[in-house]
Amino acid sequence: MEDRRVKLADVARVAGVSRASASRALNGGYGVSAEVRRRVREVADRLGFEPHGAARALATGRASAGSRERIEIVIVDPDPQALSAKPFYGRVLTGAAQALAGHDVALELKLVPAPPSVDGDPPFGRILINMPPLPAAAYARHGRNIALGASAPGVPFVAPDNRGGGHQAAAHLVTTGRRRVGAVFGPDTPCARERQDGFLRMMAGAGLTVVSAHGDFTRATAYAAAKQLLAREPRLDAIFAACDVSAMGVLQALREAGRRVPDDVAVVGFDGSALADAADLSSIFMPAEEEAASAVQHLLDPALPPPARLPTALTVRGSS
Amino acid sequence: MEDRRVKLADVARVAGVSRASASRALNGGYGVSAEVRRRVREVADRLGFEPHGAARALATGRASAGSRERIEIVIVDPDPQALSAKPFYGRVLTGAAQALAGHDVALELKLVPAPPSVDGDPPFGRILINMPPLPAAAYARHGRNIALGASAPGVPFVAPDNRGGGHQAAAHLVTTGRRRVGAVFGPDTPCARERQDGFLRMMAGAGLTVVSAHGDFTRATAYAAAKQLLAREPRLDAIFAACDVSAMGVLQALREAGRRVPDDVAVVGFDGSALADAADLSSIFMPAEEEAASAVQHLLDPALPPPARLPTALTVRGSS
DNA sequence: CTGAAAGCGCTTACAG
DNA sequence: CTGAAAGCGCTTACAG
Repeated sequence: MEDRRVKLADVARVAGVSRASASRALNGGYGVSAEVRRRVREVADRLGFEPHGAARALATGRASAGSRERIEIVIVDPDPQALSAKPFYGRVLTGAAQALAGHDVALELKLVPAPPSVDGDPPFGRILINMPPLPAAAYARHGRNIALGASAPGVPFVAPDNRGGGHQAAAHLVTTGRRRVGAVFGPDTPCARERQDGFLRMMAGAGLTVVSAHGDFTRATAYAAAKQLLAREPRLDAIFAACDVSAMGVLQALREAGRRVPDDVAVVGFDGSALADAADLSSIFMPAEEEAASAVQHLLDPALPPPARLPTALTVRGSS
Repeated sequence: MEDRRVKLADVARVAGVSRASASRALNGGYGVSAEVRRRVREVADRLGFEPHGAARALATGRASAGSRERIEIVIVDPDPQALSAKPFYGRVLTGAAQALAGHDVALELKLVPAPPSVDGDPPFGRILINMPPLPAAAYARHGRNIALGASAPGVPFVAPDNRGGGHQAAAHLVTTGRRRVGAVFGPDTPCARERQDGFLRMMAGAGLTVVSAHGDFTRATAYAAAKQLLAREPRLDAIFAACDVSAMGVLQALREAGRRVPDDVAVVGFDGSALADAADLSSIFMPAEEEAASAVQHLLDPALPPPARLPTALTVRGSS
C-alpha cells in the first residue's frame, strides 16, 4: 500500500540476493554471475528502481550523476526583452555553447533585472555580464568568475578592443576618401566612450574634425541624430554609428534625405551582428562569440591567463 | 598536511562540542546556547566549512539545496552560430526566462547539432526545438516535454498560426491597393509552407496571381530571387518575404533596381524580430516569446492544456 | 541546552 | 561469485 520510493534493498530482497550483489549487478555488473545480474536487472526494471543520487554520491565520493557541473551566464539587464532585442547576448551564448561542446558541463542562463544575491551552492563558474563592481566582487568570493567587460578589480574579464575598433572605422573612412565625416556616438558607458575615443583620435590624427551627436544605441535616437547632423553639415560624406542598430537609424535618415549610400554618404556601424549582415552594412566586427568562448575556457582552466582585450575587425559591406 | 575537505566533525572538534550541537548551531540555531552558536559559526567560517550537499540531502530526505529543478531548452541546429544568426532562439530564451521569473527553476540551454540521446536523470521539463519526431518521442518517455512547432504525435506543442500570418500579409497588401504582387517564399519546411499557403489562398481569393520564387530564409538567396522577380514582372508593386532576413535581401535588390520603398514597391516580411524594427520593415509578428512562455507554463502546470496555435499580428512600418 | 546513537540509501574493501 | 559490515557526511529523535 505504501507508495514510498523503491530502494536497492527492495530490489535485493525481491531478487533474493544481498544489497551488495544487487549493487554490483546494477553498476557495471562485474563480480556477479550472469544469472544474478539478469535477475536483479529484471527486478529493478519491474519495480522501477531509480538509484538515490545523493546516497550514491555520498557513498562514492563522486558528484552525483544528476548534478553535472554548470556554468552560469548571469546577464543583468532591466529590459526583460533584452535577449530578443540585443544580438550581443545571443552571440555570447553561441560562444559559450561552442566552448562547452564536449565538456559535460551544463550552461545555465540567468537573466535578471538587478544583481541577484549569492545563493545556494556556487556553480562551477560564472560569466558576469553588466554586473556592477560591488556584486561582482561578492560573487568573486564564491567560485570562479569572469566578467564580459571590465568589472571589479580582482575579477578577471574579457573585452573587445573598442578603442581600436573606433580607430579602424575612422581609418576606413579616411582611406576611402571621405572628408566630411559625421558620427552618432553612444551613451555614457565605458564601451561607448572607448569607441568614440578611438574614432576621434584617428580623425584628429588625419586632421579632420567630426560633426557628432550622441545617441543611446537605439534606432530612433540615431535617426533623429543623423537628421540633425545633416542639417548642420549638408555636405557630409560619411557617418559612423556607435552600434549597428544606430546605423540602421542613420541609413533611414539618409534614405529619406535622398542621399545614396554609399555613393553620397558612407555608413559604418559597430558590432558586426547578424543585423549588419542582413542590412548589408559595413561594420566593425566585435568578437562577442570569441569573448564568451575565451571566458568559458578561462573558467574551465583558470591557469590560462584571461585574454583581457580581443581585437575587432573591419567588415566592409555595401554601405561604404 | 592533508588537504581534505573540512567536515562537520572538524568544526565540532575545534569548537569543542558534539557534531549534533555543531549541526544545530549551523542550521537555524534552535536548541543551542548563544555561546555555542557563536563559537561554532566562528570556527566554521574560519575553517571554511561547506556542508556536503549530498550528505545533507540524504539525511534530511529533502533534495539538496544545490539541485534546483531545471528546464532544458534543447535546440537542434547544425549551425553552431545559430544563436547568433537567428533571432528566433533569443526570443525563445526571453519568453522562457520571463515565464520562469519567480520560480526557482534553472534554465539550461542545450545547443546541439543533432538530437542528443536521453541521458542521466531527466530534468523537470524540456522545450524541444527542431527536434525530429523519433527522438522527440524518446524524450517524451522521460519527463515532461513540449515542442515548439508540431513534433511527434503525443508530444504537446506550441506554434504560431503561420497560415493566418500569411493571410494577414496578403490582406495588408491587397487592402493598401497593391495589385502586382511578388513573393519570396521559404524552403520546404512545414512552417514555410504554411506561410505560403495562407498567403496564396488570400491572394487567390482576391483574384490576384502572385509572381513567386523560393528562398531558403537567407538574405543572399532572397536578393537573387527578388532580382529575378523584377525581371519577370518589372511592374511589381509589392513583395512578400517569408521571413525578415529574406526581406532584407529583397529591400537591397529593390534599392539597386532604383525602386523606392514603399512608394513604388511595398515590402512585408515575416517574424517581427528586432531586425524588422531596426530596418523599419513591415512584418508579420510571430509571438516567439509568447510561444516559449506558454511552453514553460505548460511544463510548470501540465494541467493547463497546451495552447497549440498562437495568433500572429501585422506590424506596419515604413516599408509598406 | 547537550551528546550518544541511529539512520538516510548506496558502495566497496574484506573474507569467505 | 557472494554477503556481512563498515562507511560516506550530515541530521534528528531520544535521553539526560
